[in-house]
Amino acid sequence: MPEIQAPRGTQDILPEEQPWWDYIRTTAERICGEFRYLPIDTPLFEDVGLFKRTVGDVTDIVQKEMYVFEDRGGQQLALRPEATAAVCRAYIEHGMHNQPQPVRLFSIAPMFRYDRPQAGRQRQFHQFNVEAIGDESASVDAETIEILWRLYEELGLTGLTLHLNTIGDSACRPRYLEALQDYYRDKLDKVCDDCRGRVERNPLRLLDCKNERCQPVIAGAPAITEYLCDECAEHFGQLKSYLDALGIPFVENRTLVRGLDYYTRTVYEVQPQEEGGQSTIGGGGRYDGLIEMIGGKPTPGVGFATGMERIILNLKRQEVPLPDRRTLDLFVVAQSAEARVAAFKLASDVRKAGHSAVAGSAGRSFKAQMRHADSLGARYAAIIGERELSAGNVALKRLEDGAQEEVAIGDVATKLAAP
RNA sequence: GUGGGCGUAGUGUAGUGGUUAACACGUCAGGUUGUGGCCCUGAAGAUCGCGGGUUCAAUUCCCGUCGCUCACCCCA
Repeated sequence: MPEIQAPRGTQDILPEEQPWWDYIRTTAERICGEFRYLPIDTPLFEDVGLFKRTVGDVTDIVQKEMYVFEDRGGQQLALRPEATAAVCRAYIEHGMHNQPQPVRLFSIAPMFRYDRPQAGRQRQFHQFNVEAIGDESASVDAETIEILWRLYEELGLTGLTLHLNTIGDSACRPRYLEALQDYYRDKLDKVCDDCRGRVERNPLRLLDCKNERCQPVIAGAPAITEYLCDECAEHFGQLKSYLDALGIPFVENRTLVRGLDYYTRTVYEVQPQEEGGQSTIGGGGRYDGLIEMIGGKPTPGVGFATGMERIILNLKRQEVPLPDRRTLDLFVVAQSAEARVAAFKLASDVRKAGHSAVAGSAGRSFKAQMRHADSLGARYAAIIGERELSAGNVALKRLEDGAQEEVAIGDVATKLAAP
């Protein structure tokens, strides 16, 4: 082990891993293009208040997972733990309410949370993030869910379940939370320590407690659906019919809540079949109050985030084949010292013609260069020796079957283009 | 933040309280005259994660620490 290594919970994404990233990125960008979502990048760090106000002061993300630091000017900053708040900040800051609504945005970017790393969870991780800001209709909720669903589908992931729920809004949720608290107050002896604290602090989270002993209590708890105001109930109903129309299957899950405070109405998560704690690969929902929390005019929004590393984990688990691999068209072998310059120049010319080419390293033997060509997986080897050099030719060898022919040095690029 | 498993060359592994820590893959070099894959030979490459302790002696035993990993938790 070297003395200095990558910080805990971070990783180098090596060349052999890159095709996975490339695959997801290009697929996501293509789909976003179809839906006319435009790319946006925001800073890696923000004023710490942005996240405290939106994500929520009592959430784990803010309380114990945020990378907070003070810069030399005394400003309290935080490495962003999630994307939505920052995108909304940018929406306000750049007056995007003057654009046609909703403003449709996406990004693929690293996030930071100080957490114990394990499978599918690291301290620096990457999210594909989609936001539609400025439209409260349920069709926009459905549209973002469709993007997420299309992504998984086109990547080739199977066996996914979309869990859907609504958590009401500021009109109806308080009434529900009261009912929930009342229900729990005389059952404090039957629930776990965490839940005892949650009753007063964050009652919604009572519903998704995983503790075994809390399950019977959760099962008997009042359902939000009984308390929704007409608008929220209608919104939820509309969303479901949009999803039905799109043929996107979902499971209503009334215990689904999310760990960020800014959500209103729609919340959802996507789970793969494989069991395990870190199973959620994507999730999102509506956040109609968020922009107001950070000083903007009341503006609705919806969006989701999906974890790049978790997608890759599942692609590998499901043995989804990657499209094509990176190839090398030509390896140029210089048989003699005199041929090196010509070989080097040939590689350069071939590249300018749009092919990939590598010139054999000077000082290596002929045989070593041939071996190198083979191990790099080159399609062709161009051999330049005394004879070829004086004739202005190369010996062009197709490595797959060994077929070889003399080709004028200027014709190599066109030969490579031919099948 | 809590608990379990692990930590030996670039990678995957073996091994032992006591001389030069083993094997495979990979890398590099060779296998004579201008040709890769297979095969053969050779070389380089490990302060046995780090620190402390026990011991005449520790890579091997103990403790701590860091890291990896799995679960809890949290979430993407």
